[in-house]
Amino acid sequence: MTATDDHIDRLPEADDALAPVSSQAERVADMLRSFVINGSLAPGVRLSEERLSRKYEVSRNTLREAFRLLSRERLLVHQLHRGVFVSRPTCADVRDLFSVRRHLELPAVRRADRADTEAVRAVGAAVDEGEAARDHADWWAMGTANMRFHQALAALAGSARLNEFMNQVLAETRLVFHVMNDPEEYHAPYLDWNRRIHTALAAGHPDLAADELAAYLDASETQLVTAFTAMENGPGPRS
Amino acid sequence: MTATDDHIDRLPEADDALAPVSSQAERVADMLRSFVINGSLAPGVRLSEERLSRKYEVSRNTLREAFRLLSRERLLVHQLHRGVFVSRPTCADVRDLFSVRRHLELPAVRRADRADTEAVRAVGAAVDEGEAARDHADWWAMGTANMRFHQALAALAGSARLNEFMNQVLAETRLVFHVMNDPEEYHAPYLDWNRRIHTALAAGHPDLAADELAAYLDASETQLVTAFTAMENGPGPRS
DNA sequence: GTCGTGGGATTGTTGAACAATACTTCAATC
DNA sequence: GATTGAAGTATTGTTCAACAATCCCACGAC
Repeated sequence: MTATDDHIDRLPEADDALAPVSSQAERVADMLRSFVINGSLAPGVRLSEERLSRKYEVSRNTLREAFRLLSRERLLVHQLHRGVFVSRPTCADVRDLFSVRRHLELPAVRRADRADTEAVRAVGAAVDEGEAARDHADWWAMGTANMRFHQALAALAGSARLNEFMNQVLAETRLVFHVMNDPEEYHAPYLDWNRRIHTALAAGHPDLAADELAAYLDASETQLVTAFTAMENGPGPRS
Repeated sequence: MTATDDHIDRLPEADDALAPVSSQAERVADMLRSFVINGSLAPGVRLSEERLSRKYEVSRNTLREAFRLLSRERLLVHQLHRGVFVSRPTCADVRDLFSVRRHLELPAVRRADRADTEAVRAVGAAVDEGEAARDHADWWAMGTANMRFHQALAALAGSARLNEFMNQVLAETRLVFHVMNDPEEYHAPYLDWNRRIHTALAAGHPDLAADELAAYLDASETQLVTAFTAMENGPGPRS
């Protein structure tokens, strides 16, 4: 290497997202993931290898690779010799999910003073997005914005691995709504809470924001658990 | 169902571990995982589909399913059309891993008062195990005990998902030692720290234990990052 | 020394085949 | 009528062989 090549070293690293296109298995996994998250595939449904491979024109082997990926994300469950099913979270799962979220979100918010200013801006953007969706009565977009809001809170910690983990947890949380047939417009009131949290954050009061968030999580968990137990005892859709 | 069947309902639930045996792909994944963690497969090494499928007498398809599982755990990295390689963590990965561990371990310890007493006992058992291994100069067992210690700390939170995530993080951390050719006996002094943390925990001083743990993590991260940058500049093993 | 340009090796994906297991149906029995 | 048992059927688990797509490497031209 000569001195004239120095500018090469100063170039930014190759972005992983730019590098190679995804494989067929990953594309299928992405598609199925979106179907599970948006409810096109209801919890408990069995995914037939033969039918899906025919419908999406991929071989069974490729499809099974996609199944493995999604099983690791807990969106599908794999039962030996029985097939794969869309996860059907239990009440215990709901409690566990909120336990995880407390561990991921609260410390991230409480130490938000060290966070990147860009990360705080992302929180505000998610709040704006959610309110806009509410104004248009676009409940699905509102749920997406709420997910992005909490993703942005966890991202304040600035850890790639925590971000990815949080993504999985939120995807699973969304599954919970489907298993309860929970209309997403019920969650509109929580948007005001989001706004308060961001305001406290932007004003430089992370502890206040964290306290608000803790109350938010308590309330949300209580609501979900209550609805869940009512459904489990009542005539909910069983499989 | 008649009244005479009531005793059936009172039976304990079927244990998941008991239910179905694992598939071939999962067994292969378990084996490869242990090879990566114990260093039989060095970081950066490429895993040839053909050679491994012949050596372990599984088809390429089955082997690829195992690869997908381990890629999601970040123990292997999959490059399209190039194959799978044992992960080679970078210095940025080390920092991220410790960031994650602070989020998982510190809150768990700080709220240890709510933890199951059995979980606290597991922490003590891991400490004992580590000291026994040190006395026998069994460095590999010492490393394993240390992993189990931190796993037990995270388990104080009582969340299944956090436990699994922590497991992955610790497995990756162990990879870091291999990428640096770091002899595990270097970590013997940390055992005394573990003992202090457990003592504070058992005495009912979780905040003290957390402070000790925070110092531990800071020291450990500093040591690793220092060694890492030295290796990256020096004549370390590149690929 | 750099830049094309092959050939060879490896991965990506498919389709078919068979074994192993689970599910379903239906008759026999109490 | 409900339960048990034993068929057959359907689905998954796994392997194998084949081919296309891509990458790697060595060779030669400039």
